[in-house]
Amino acid sequence: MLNLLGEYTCKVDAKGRVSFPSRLRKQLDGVLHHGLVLNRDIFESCLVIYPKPEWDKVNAEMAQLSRYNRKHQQFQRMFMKGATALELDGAGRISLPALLLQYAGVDLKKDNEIIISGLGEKLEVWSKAAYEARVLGDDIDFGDLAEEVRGDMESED
Amino acid sequence: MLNLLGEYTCKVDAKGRVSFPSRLRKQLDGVLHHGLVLNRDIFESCLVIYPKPEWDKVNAEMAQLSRYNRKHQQFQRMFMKGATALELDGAGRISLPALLLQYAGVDLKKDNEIIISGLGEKLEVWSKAAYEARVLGDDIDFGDLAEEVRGDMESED
DNA sequence: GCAATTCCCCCCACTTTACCCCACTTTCTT
DNA sequence: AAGAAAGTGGGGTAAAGTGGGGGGAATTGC
Repeated sequence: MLNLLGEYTCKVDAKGRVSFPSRLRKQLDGVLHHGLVLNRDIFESCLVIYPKPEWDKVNAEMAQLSRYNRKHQQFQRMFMKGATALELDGAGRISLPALLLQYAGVDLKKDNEIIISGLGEKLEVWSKAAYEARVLGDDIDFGDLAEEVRGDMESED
Repeated sequence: MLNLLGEYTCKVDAKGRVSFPSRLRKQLDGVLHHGLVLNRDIFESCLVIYPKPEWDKVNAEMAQLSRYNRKHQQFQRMFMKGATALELDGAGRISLPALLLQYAGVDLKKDNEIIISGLGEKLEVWSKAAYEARVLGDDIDFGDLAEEVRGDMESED
């Protein structure tokens, strides 16, 4: 099972290129040649990178939506818009489209540092400032959250 | 079943390296070659080390969360952020990432002593100062706590 | 249709980091 | 007490990261 781990601070150059951390390359050994897919996150101002096999699962879920249901179609459009195939260049870099960088709050003129965070089956891409504020500086009560989520998981079985 | 025991005082060198206590290495004989996973603790400013087999259980639970549920995603992010695979180098040392050391309140410029404490199936990593204040010098009434926890354990069965 | 411009990709060179190795110190064991 | 094993520190080297420049292809305008 895929288990992407680690928090990596990376620099985006003036062309929107980011060196893909070598540790992650190693963890993706065997699936990286299938490619990656970059997309906007649904809930947060960050980006998500799926290894292609994981994206295929997402795509399969999308295919179950009804063609004849307005909300389903809206959801599909919103979710899929901006999804981009990524490939590593000769120097092991990926190229992040300007619109997606903008969504993540990365301004190439100023701060150009981002965080890539491994979350098991996917990666999240944050601007450093947003990561520190929204992820590390979080003040959500984890106990409450854990109980709710645990309730969901048990009722699913 | 794993039963990691002991309290070890270790030094972090200028590069963030810590010699992994040989007593612990012996206790982990047989699982150590699978690797370790280091993560932030949820409730306290300390770090947690899981032997890989133990972490795999956690990862399997995370994989069941829904991509389309805000709370599930928050939960996953809060729990998995920063989790890092650890390996021993040739001298039997592990390397602790700067962001995680920072979370545990270890400043490499000043105090560089940490405590590694065995808690059965996992290890906790504390800065020495925090350990003395929060764990040893704790003013929680241990007797009361024990009774509460015992109540929880009995009602779960 | 031809020329010019823009964007993208690839290549090259410099900088930085991380990993490995070696040597010295300390502590435990016999 | 002596030897061995564990712990500690530093330095060198190879690989990864970073930035810039040039060339080719495609598209657009004249």
